[in-house]
Amino acid sequence: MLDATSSYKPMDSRIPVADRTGHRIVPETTRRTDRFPGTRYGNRPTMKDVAARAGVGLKTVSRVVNGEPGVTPETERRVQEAIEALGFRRNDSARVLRKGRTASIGLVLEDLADPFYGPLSRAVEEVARAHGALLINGSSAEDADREQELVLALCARRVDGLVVIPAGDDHRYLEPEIKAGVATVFVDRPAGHIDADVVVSDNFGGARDGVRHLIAHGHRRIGFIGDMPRIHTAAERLRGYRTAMEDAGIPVADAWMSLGVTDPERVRRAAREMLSGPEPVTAIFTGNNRVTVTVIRVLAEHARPVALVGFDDIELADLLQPGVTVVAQDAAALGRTAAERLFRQLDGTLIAPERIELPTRLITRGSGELPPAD
Amino acid sequence: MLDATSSYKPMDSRIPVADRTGHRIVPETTRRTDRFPGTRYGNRPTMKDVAARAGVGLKTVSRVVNGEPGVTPETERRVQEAIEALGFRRNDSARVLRKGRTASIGLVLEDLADPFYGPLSRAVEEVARAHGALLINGSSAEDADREQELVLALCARRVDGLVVIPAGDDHRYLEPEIKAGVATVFVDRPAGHIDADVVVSDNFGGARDGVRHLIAHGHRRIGFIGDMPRIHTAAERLRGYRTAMEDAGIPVADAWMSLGVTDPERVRRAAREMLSGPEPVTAIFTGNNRVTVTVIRVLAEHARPVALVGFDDIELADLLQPGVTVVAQDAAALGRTAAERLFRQLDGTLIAPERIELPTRLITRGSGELPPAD
DNA sequence: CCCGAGCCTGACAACGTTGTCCAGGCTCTA
DNA sequence: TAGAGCCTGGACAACGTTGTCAGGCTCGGG
Repeated sequence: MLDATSSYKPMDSRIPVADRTGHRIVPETTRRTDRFPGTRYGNRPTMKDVAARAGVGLKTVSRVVNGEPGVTPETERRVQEAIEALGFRRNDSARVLRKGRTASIGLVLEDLADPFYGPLSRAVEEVARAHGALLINGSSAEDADREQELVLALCARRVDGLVVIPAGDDHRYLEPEIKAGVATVFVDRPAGHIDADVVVSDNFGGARDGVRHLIAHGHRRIGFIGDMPRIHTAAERLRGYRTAMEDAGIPVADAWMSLGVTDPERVRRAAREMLSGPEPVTAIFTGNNRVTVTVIRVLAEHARPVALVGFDDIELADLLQPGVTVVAQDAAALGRTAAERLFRQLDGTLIAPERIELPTRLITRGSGELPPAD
Repeated sequence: MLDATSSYKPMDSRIPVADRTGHRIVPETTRRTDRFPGTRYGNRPTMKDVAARAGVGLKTVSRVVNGEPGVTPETERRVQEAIEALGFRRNDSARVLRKGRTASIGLVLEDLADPFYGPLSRAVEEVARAHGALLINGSSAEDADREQELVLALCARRVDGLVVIPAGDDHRYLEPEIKAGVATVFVDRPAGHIDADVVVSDNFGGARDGVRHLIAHGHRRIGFIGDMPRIHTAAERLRGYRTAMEDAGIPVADAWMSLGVTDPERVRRAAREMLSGPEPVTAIFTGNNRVTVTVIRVLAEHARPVALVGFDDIELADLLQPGVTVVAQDAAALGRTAAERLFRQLDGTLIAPERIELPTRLITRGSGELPPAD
């Protein structure tokens, strides 16, 4: 569970600052102890407070706040005035409780700091915004437990829907939530053991085309460095690699494939191993952006030129010498498609779960077109 | 205001899917119409439902759910069983209403897709997580109205605190919220017209040092391309530039300074202008990562070598020819510092607003050390 | 056998909002 | 002038949870 590690108690104690410290401290500005008049100290004014001040009924305030008809201009003015004076703002928690929908959706991804997920997240946010919803973000750090913890926390907040980039491979824990009506779409990787909407890139086809590209430029000894094989995208891309090699009738040596964490040290070692020995690879296909970046660094120090095609586009790839040829996937499109599907679920337009695959695009910039330097 | 543009009504109608379409559709899987037994159709089970099924009182369920003491193992077992069977999950909205704190904080930034904000956001999230809080994210798209709209929407959700990267320059609209107890920290840029905690980088000093670095390498005609001057960071960096030049006794020509949107086309034009004419600049200082990237592209096509120092680090900057010298700021540290300060406000440890300035770091990689090519 | 202490358990109110429904006052018409 | 109908405003319950408090049970000691 999420747990507090400090004295900040998320859902507790409304004791105001000055009381807690035991004595009233008067800082250079008094803002933090200065409360609105007529409000219980430390609490926000409610509609009841507004109604009392304006001399009207509770419901009349509600009507004004929500722009409902049936209020005289004069009454409305009085209410507005009271709202201003008290600094009232409607409590959406209470509203949610009454109405049933929260107008918020959750996005669980691996790491917001990863350049691949930024645009994806932004795209989801834009769609949410267009539908009047807010976005709650969570990073799973590629940890299945943390993913589950986050997802369930979001469900407890009663998000209307969830966009999940799975870290784990078993999502049966989501069944009760989905049954209970939480719209759910998986992105980038499929869900495990449950039937749900999925939006993915054509990882297999993209990788296959990237490797074919290298083969077409005369390479036969081609290395593959990818993420942990339990990650679906990694497995699919590896499958693409194998297929391309097989189709070309090239037997694949075990030493040419390296799967594991994308930690730079591991990748660096893997690349160096492939590039040394009696039969070094003449080209490398990298399984994602982080791997690509590390391999570029290794190749920069390497004596012979080595061809490279990477999965995922990377910024400035065109300015390197040589430019980095990549299989690009459209992160924003993934996010947008998923979010749109989510809202179609909420609309009631969608019935059966579906799997949507977005195409990838080979962008040639030079590194993939280097001939084998034997 | 946030507004729905589709038929998804955020806070309305609990009519389930099959009812809305008017007829019951039976898809290949029945998951979306399949509800839990004993639950009002389309609604989630509540503690009341659990209590009824377990044959206990409401409060007993509450106790079990919250791990409070005073429940017999046997009773607890029965309750747990009912929870499982019904797929109950506590409704945090109701809990929030009762308890007063939401255990969530809001982060309003410019654009989640910008590589500078990803790590910042992630850092805020990590701190929030350590304090048991969730993070709600919003992009202002550098639009003051949208910033305000987002901030107020977050306040209506009763977030416990706000981390804001300001787009606008007047934040008096936040005064009622701060008075009402919403913890608030501004990051990257100071707040306008209100007294609040701020965490910023040393934009002035960083830019000054970057330009000094160019001067030290013999440059005198140095250009500055930055963001719109109304943005605080842009203004500060410009001030750093001016100061460095002034300190060195170099008069600055108007033609050497270009401020405006970071749109590539604008930046490209600005760079080309500085580089042409009778007295072209021999070095350029760029005001942020987006500008730097565009200028690198321009310089790559340029005949003479031109020195470059950019504000903000960029990925792969070390692998370009020459490597890009930058004034790096630590986005994650900005986020972490701000978030920690936010929770200290919530703790009650903090009283007076403060301004915290984080140092920047000059990273030399080659582009800033090119001599002037006159 | 009775009584008090201590442990479980549940009834009830409250959090702040919105939907329902009704009352009272007004206008308009026959 | 009376009755119908409309408009405005407000009382009340409900949303799902938790804090308070009191009642009932068991058990041990007198």
